[in-house]
Amino acid sequence: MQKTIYDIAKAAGVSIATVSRVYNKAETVKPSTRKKVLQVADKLGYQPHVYAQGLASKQKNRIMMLVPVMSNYFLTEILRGTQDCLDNNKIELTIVNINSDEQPLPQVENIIKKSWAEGYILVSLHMSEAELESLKRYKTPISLVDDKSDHFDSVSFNNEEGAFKATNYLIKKGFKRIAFLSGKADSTPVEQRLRGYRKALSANKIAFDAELIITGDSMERDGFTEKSGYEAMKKILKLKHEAEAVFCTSDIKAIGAQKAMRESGIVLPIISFDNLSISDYIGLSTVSQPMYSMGFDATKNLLHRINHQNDEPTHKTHEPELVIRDSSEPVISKKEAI
Amino acid sequence: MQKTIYDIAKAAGVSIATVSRVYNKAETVKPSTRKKVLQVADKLGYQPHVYAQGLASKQKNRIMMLVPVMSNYFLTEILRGTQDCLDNNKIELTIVNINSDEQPLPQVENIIKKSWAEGYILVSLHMSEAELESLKRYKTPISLVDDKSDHFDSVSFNNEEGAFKATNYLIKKGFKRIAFLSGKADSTPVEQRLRGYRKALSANKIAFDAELIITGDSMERDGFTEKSGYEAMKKILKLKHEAEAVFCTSDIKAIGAQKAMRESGIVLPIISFDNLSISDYIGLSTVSQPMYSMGFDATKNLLHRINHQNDEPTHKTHEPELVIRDSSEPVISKKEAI
DNA sequence: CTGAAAGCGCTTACAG
DNA sequence: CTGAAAGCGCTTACAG
Repeated sequence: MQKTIYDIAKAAGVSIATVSRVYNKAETVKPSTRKKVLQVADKLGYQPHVYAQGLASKQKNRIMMLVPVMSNYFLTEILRGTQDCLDNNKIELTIVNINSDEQPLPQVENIIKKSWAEGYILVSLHMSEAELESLKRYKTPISLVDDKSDHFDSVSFNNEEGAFKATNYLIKKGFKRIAFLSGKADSTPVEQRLRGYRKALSANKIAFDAELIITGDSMERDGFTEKSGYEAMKKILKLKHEAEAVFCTSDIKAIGAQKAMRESGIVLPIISFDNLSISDYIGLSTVSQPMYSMGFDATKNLLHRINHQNDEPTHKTHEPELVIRDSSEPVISKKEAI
Repeated sequence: MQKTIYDIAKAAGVSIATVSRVYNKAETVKPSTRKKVLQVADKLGYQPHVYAQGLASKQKNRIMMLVPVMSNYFLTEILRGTQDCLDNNKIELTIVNINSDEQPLPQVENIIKKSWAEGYILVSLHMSEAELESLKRYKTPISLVDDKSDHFDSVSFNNEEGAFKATNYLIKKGFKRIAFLSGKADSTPVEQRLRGYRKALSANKIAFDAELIITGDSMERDGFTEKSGYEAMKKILKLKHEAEAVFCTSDIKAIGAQKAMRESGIVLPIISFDNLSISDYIGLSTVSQPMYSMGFDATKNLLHRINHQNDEPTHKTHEPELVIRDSSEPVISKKEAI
């Protein structure tokens, strides 16, 4: 049913080798026969079979992005960076979803072992160093985004510094009891952000109070959901020793938290993390991650790695920028604004 | 470097045919030799090479989802449905991004011609009937979501009815001058929603006023962005003959519109379209689309189609549900709430 | 500039 | 239950 290279060769009156060359090293075939072949191919709706090509050439001209797609707000931006980087290169991109309810390692291994692609971009997978090291045995190019490891090229974000800046900002505003609206406690970004939060407290000689570290009950997507933020905020509002402000580990959670605040009529200053495109529109103060650049850089890394397997891994850390909007400013000004 | 079936066969002391059988028809090989093979394979980190498998068997056990990933809020839900439907089946899923700045047809054709998968799910691609018909020549299973066509199985949404319900609700509340916050005018969903809006007007004997049909200037993603909603709302607020309420073609746009309203201090009742998960948290009244079910059904269709190429195409239309929250309720109650 | 032929890593009748 | 062999649709030295 599908046309093969034989059909085209026959119809064009050439050998299959020539047809193949038209697609691979066009310059080595006489313009007139190339034209003829292309014409026939177009008429018959022919396109080389990727599986056969990949098998015969051992080249795939394809990279794969492994990503917990549920983190889609993030993904969109990363993806834009990746695609812009891939532009002009004749490399194609395929996305595979990593189920975040299961261990990432076996899923990643299954994909890599099948030799789908020339290389793999792992987005926000946060595996342990030991797990990542175990991937080295496949000797396949791997590039990490939003994650850091000694074993592979990585493009990460300074979560600790971001949390520090946000917390420090609130402290400088005069707040001392700052709640830390957390996610799944052992998630890498949450750990790093907690560290930054604590650093800001110490830097300002404020005692750490474990009661202020609060998590929602929903743990879907590591607790990075509106629902989880809502639940956590409800708890924060019930604290006996009241919190004065909130540092929240993600914009999406902050949206949930804001609903809880509205319901209770108590609006605490809040700064969150990510700077999704909606955040600007709902006036959320937040720590901005340059997701586009991270996607771009990680892709550049991978392309380089594919051609230079033995270079030392490179590591780039993007620095946070604090974006102040309404949500972190004292309630007074909010009321006045109305 | 990568282990092949020959390595495993040799190490396990069997033929390559036996190794192959272990992976394909496990029940036909003696348990003890199967165990042996699996053991060796695991030790050597072997996994059949997908390209070779696909080529030899002409089966791919793989479907592909072609989607403008920029529509990511939508995608996440669709994807959940797809994955739940695929569960247990040993069919894998790959996602490919369709660049929404270019024509979808050539992109889709390129992918299909390469025979990547057993079948394809086309999400929100909105091609013309003629374009879709041209895809039939590839004789490959195709299933549409959020789109409708006579030529393929489709799972669509009753956009017209959704817009009708929303508009009618506002009219029943007593509003007569209702702005239609539009997207790219020739986008299929926009056209359908406009039709529903107009139907609601006629049903209530309200004259249609073209001045109330307003679009933002940003046309990225067919105008389905916060920015475009913001711009459009600014225009609505400047109308000489003022609008009393707004029907908005998407939640994301409504978020932009709400910012514009806050800035101007005029808050008009607004109902939008989609019911994203955030919408609940920001109190957006909206028309709910059952994206999960749509993803599930479209996948079921595709799996069926793969095994029954010649059945008549089936079409299912999901009906809208109006979800009323704060944003559509009179401004008074909003002020009281503070 | 072009063709004949070996090979990529599998699957699958066929034969036993 | 297992093996030898042909074939899937390509690419790529090699030879001319």
